[in-house]
Amino acid sequence: MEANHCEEVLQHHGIRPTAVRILVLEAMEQFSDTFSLADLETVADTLDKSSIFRTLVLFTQHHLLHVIEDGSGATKYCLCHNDHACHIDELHCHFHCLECGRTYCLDQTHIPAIVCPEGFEVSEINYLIKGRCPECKAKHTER
Amino acid sequence: MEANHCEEVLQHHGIRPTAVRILVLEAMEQFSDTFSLADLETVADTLDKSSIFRTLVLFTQHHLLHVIEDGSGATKYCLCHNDHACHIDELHCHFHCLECGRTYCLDQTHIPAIVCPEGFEVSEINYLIKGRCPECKAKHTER
DNA sequence: CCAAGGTTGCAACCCGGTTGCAGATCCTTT
DNA sequence: AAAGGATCTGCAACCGGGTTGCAACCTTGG
Repeated sequence: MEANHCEEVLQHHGIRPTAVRILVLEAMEQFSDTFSLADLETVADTLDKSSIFRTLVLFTQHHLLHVIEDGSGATKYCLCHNDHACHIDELHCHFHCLECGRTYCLDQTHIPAIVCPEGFEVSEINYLIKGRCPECKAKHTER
Repeated sequence: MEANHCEEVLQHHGIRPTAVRILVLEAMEQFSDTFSLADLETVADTLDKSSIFRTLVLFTQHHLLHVIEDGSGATKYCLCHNDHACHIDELHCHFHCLECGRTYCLDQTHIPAIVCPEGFEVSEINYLIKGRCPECKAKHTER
């Protein structure tokens, strides 16, 4: 939560803990699920978009972030909570609500493996479900 | 392949078969795997981008197309070969090559189901693998 | 043949993402 | 403590895929 902790996390991932990066990480930790570049811009509103962008790229390269393409037009990110490298078979699924646009981490799920055809070299897997989230569903049935 | 066949397909999906739509469908059928709006623009180069775009939207609404977000920046599409509605448990996985940028349909696979948490209403599932395709892999090992 | 509605091309726009560059900051060396 | 090089940051401009408003154009039904 506070700077000290963030500094540690960054160093632990081999990232030099500059002021900007600590601020960005703090901002990220305020989101329980996924967040977009725009989300971070509003939370960390003293920072420039390009700085946040470059920080996102850096964090992703250092496996501190997962990238999620939910088809909403804006790329979503979520903090990687597996301590070290993220093994493919430990990844979780994501749920994108077509109504409110939020994207949830289904932390309790694992992405089921498939048998990939001969010759394809797998380095990443995304499992994305689209539909309606519990909140939006409730909104429509309550009346 | 030829116009007649395309006309039938369109009508079968409840789409009025205009000249533009037949051309777009013909263009689509030249791709064995997935294609982007830009791909169609180059193949059907007499048509305007916006016309193709609107056709893509229409086809998607009428379940003639699947939409694939492969994180490449450009949305990919592929023709839906299931005759009628595409049941969730009949969808196939996709493979996006990070090197050449192509996205393959893994037709022989099914997306494995997961147990979605209580309250989430599923309407669509995407299973996307990223990595290196056989061709690109070969390119690097042959020498 | 005409009116009404659907379709198309053009041009302009939008927005998320990305980059070049110059100034600021950090780290190392002396 | 000061100098020098490398890294980092903010600004502004740009890019490209997607999207839309509008006028002209077809098609269809009367």
